[in-house]
Order: sequence, then C-alpha cells, then structure tokens
Amino acid sequence: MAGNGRDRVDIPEVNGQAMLSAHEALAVVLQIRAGELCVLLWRRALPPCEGEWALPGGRLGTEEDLGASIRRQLAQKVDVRDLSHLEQLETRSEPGRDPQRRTLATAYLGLVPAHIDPVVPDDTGWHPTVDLPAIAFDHASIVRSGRRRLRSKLSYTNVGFALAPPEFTMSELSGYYRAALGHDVAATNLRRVLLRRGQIEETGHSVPSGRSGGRPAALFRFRAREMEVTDAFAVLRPPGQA
Amino acid sequence: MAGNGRDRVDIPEVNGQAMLSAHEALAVVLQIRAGELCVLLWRRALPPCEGEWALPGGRLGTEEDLGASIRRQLAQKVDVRDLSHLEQLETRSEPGRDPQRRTLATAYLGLVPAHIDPVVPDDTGWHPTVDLPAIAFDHASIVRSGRRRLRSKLSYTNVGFALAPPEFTMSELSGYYRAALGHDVAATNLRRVLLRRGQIEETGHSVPSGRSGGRPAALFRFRAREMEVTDAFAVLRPPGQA
DNA sequence: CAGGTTTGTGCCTGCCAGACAAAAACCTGG
DNA sequence: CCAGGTTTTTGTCTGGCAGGCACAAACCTG
Repeated sequence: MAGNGRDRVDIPEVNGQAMLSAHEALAVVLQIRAGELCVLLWRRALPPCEGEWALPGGRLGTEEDLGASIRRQLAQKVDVRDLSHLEQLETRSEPGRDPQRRTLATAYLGLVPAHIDPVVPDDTGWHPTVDLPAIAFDHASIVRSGRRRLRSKLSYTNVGFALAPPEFTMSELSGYYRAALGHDVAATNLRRVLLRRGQIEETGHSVPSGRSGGRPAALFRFRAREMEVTDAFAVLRPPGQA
Repeated sequence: MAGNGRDRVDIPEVNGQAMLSAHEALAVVLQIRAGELCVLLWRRALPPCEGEWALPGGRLGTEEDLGASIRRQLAQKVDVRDLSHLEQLETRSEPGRDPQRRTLATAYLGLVPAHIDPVVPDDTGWHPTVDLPAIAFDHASIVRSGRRRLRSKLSYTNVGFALAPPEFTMSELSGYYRAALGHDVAATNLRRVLLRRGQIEETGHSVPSGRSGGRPAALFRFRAREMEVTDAFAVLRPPGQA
C-alpha cells in the first residue's frame, strides 16, 4: 500500500505479449420491422461457434478507433448510411467469454429507421428481440443490454428520431414506440408529450388515412436528428427552475 | 457487400500481432471531501507523461476481467473495501490517445462515502473536480464523463447511498448532493423526494444540532446499498400505471 | 425565560402525464 | 346526398410529483 511510485510493475504479466489481448467491436443493430423490434444477427462461418447466430462485428484494426471499426465492419452487413444512431454500449471482458482465445468486446448500439430495408448478405438476418434464437458467446445478454438501453433512452431522450422515417403520422410513431417499448403507447398522449418537449413538429402536410377511411393524419418530423437529453426528468433541479 | 460468409478475413491486419493491443482499466474515483466533489489522481512515475497527474489504473491481467482488474489496481491506492459503488463508464480507443503505444482504456466510475478518509500513497491525492490540474492523456475528459454520469444518476437512481455515510442528517445529505450536483439542494425538498421514493428512512435516532443550538436533527439511512433505478421518471409508462 | 438557530411540517402552486370523451374529417354503401 | 363507420385531433379531468415558502417545533445560550 506504500506509494513507491512504481506501482505499475506490480501488475502481473507473464511476458510482454501476455498483456496484449484481442479486441473486437460488436454492434446490436436494432430496427422496427413489421411492428416488432428486431436485431441484426449474422451466422458465423468460422469456429468457434461455427454456424451459430452472433452479433456482427470483428477485430479492431490497427489504425482505427472502436467507433470507426464497427462502422467499417457493419458496412459489410448493412449500408452504413442507413444507421441513424450509433453509441457505445459496454465492454465485456470475462476471460472465458470466448472459449478459443482471450477476447475483449466493446458493444455498440446501432439504430436503423423503420422506412429503410437495407440489403443484407445471405448469412445475415433480422430476428425479433422477443423470441431470440440460440446465440453464440455472451451475445444474447448483449442484445438484451442494448434493448434495455434503447427503452430507457426513449423515455428521456429524443432517440425516437432514429427509429422513425423523416416524416410520420402519430399512429405510425406510436407503433414504433410500442414495438420498441414492448407495451401500448397511446398516440394522443405521445403526441402531446413529444410536442411539449419540442422533440417533434408538424410538417404541414397530411396523408389520407389508410384503407377504410377516417380523418387524414397530419405528418410530423423530429426537430433534431442527434440525440438530446430531456431535462424534464432531471429531478433535483437547480433552484429557481421549478 | 455480398455475403460470402468469410467477412472476418477482410479486416486489415498487418500481422498476427498487429491485431492485439494493450488494454488498461482506469477509474474515476469520486468522493465528497470538505464539501467538494473530488477525484483521486495519481502522479505518474513512468513515461509517457512522467510526473503528470493521471487516473489510477493500469494493464489488464491475463486471467481477470476489467472489473476485477480495476479493483485490484485500486487496492494499491485506496482500500477497496472503501468503495461503495463501482460501474463501467466507457472505453476509449482513439489510436493517438497514448503517444507511446496503442492502448485501449476502459474507464470505471468508483465512489467512496464521505465519512471515510482512505489512506492513500504519497504520489496520490484528491483534487476538486472544479478546478482540475493538468491531467495526462485524455483522462481529464474521462473525469468529466464520470462526473456527468454521477450527476445524472443522482436524479433517477439511489446512488446517493454511495456518497453518504451509513447514517446522516438531512443537512449533511443535502450538502453531499450540493457538492456532487454543483448547485444548491434544499434539504426540505430532498427529504420529501427521497422519502416518497422509498430511498431513505428514519433510523429513530437523532443528534443535537451543531454548535449554536437548534432543533436536534433526525438521522436517516438509505434503505438499499445497491443501485436501483427510480421509475418515477420512466415516462411513457405502460398503460394503467398512471 | 427571551432571543437566536436549526430542523421539521404543512400548504400552495405549477407542471406533466395518462385516461376519457367529444368533435373533426374522411370514406363507403345505399 | 346522406347515414354509419373509421380514424385522427382537440379538449378536459384527474392524479402525482416537485419546488417554494411560511410557520411550528426543538434546542442552546446568556
């Protein structure tokens, strides 16, 4: 416990190489498809876990950071331009998580708006997050972690913009929220909440409402296309801001 | 973009070793000291950045995960049993963040309750987060990131337990909140909010209030010593839970 | 016991979100 | 063209929560 200023040499290291480890970037790419929140999975072609479903991603390159790496690797699965949002999730480091070699993985959360249907390779597909197939490594728990992050952020940020197309009716939007949150969301309340928060605004246009008539729906858009935090839920505000 | 099932081999790698990188765990350890939110910094004894202040931490060992690693390394700075909370913050991976070699760093947020004064080595000290000294690498921005995380979580979780001693008066507690949040927090409101949320409860004891008389203050304690999320701010609740 | 100090309680206001009902706007079929 | 059905929009009501403030309670000192 005495500080001799040379603490770093105390760290166990078998040899110079033993301190090095493989590092990969993974992505939980989520999209609302047919009213369900789906995740992009890739069928592994190489061992370990050959043939099993896994999150897209792979080794970090020598001259890129993790964000650039996952964008590059996702480009092999979906058009990167389709990603409306990307944020770091967490880093998994359990020594046994990859049975073959020590591998650290930094997971990202990526979102694709609902109106896009990206071209994906044959070995890649979308799977509803309720009712996931068997998934390799610890990737299933990473998917749940990503879904949890999305669900919380839908409450206190404007991430909704990343799930919705540029213009949408309130019925459509409440459908996206319902799919992502896993429970009903009343369009009328959602409208008032998001309007008051200044997250969405009317475009002025409207569309005839569906098959069986009904009042035409007004079109809305998100005012920002970057994530912003709603302060409405910053309790314990500074005084004078009740 | 065609899926040939062998995507991983596309990843640039100079040679087998180039894909490997050094990985370290860092910790932003925060504590309220003398009414100020302080961070634990360590004066580096080795290059690069010899003699500069930096976050405590170091290389990941071969058989430990990041959480175990940062706990082990913090044991050289503060008694690990003093840590009331520890959570992963984020992973930094910019290629140039360490001028000497490619190093990834996963930062953790650690908290020490206010009543403890851990023994720290000579090369280690507490610094107010307002008015930080010059700090090596990207560690200054990591400190700000940790402080931001603490501030948000004080609003929608019970992390307060990790800043406060086992028993405290409301005046003391509002002092901790004020120091952490950076603005005044009225003890009377804090009391009502935390009581309603069920985060704190009265112990039944009380202490005579300070030097110049005054009504004796009731003692409170946090009901839980693990982090729990307040649902009071889950907007967009499931229906039937207004 | 009077005055000062600190803590605790009660009340008020304002804001926000969920539920519900009524109005508006449109379509289809007779 | 009108009646009935459908969907969206608007408005109202209610309940909960948080911040501000005033007053009461409890204690100390001189």
